[in-house]
Amino acid sequence: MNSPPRALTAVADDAVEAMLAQLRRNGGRATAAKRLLLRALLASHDHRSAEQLAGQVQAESPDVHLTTIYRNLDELERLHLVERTYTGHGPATYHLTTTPHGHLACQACGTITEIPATDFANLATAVQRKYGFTISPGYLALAGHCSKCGA
Amino acid sequence: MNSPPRALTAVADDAVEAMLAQLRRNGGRATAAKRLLLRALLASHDHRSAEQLAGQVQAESPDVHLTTIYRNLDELERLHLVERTYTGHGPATYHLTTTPHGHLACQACGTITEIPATDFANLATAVQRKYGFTISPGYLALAGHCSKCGA
DNA sequence: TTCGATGCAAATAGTTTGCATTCTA
DNA sequence: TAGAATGCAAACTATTTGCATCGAA
Repeated sequence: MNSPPRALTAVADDAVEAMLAQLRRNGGRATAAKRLLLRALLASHDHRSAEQLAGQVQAESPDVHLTTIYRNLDELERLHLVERTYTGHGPATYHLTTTPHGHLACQACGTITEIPATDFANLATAVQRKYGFTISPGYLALAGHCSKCGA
Repeated sequence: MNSPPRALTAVADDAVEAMLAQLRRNGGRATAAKRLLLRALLASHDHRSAEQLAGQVQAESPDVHLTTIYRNLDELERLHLVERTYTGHGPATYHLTTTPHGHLACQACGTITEIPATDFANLATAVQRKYGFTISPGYLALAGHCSKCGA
């Protein structure tokens, strides 16, 4: 039932290669820049801006341009491998698509808290029924103030 | 119980003057630019970008600069007379604070639909209880796709 | 007559685009 | 070896800031 134990890095590499394969299936090409970007995304368990991701990628390969990061993030978003979240202030943030969830974006300190889709499932169905509007789970961002920053 | 009938423009002027009075009470000054901006906001029943509002104001008084519009919108927002909504793509949009409500922002056609606070009251209390996070009603924007644009 | 508000210019942040070159499939 | 991807520069959009001047209270 269990797969044999393997090094975490190998598991991560598999995930990267699987995403690159999906990319190729859709007419894209697997490049060094994309491999590094996916690795950076996989290593980040929070939300990163394009610039932060560029920094991570450039630590390995300094000549990958920010433009390339943007273009690749766009492509990954089109394939639903990556989600973009607009926080209101500051740059958009990106992260790998995992389970459907929403975001609480604190307007004071900028922290983004993920909340599970179940928290807003009722709202999603209500809005769908009343307005015919389909909420994009990955895009859902609620702005306000976190517990530290108060109302 | 009813006030005597009055011209709509007079009612609108009263509303503008009332807001200017609130502005003065808070150390601000009532200027021609602010009066025109408030009139433009009052005349717009949808959400307008700073540039659109500048256009409306400039139709009356061409030398009001976009910078002034931004500065005045900031001031009005601080006084909670105006709400700013970030739609994800394109500029922020502004509108007069009325009753608490949220926004459905269609990512395809850009339409913004207002929804009453009651629609997300449950979510707001749940998120408050679980995460200590206070949703700003005026900021709440749900991204997704409207009925016309499909999922 | 003081201090906030304005106009203008310039700077800024974030993102996109054009184009020649490079590299993957 | 064709077409996608990249690097670089430049454009672009939305917004903010500095500063001298103007105007409301």
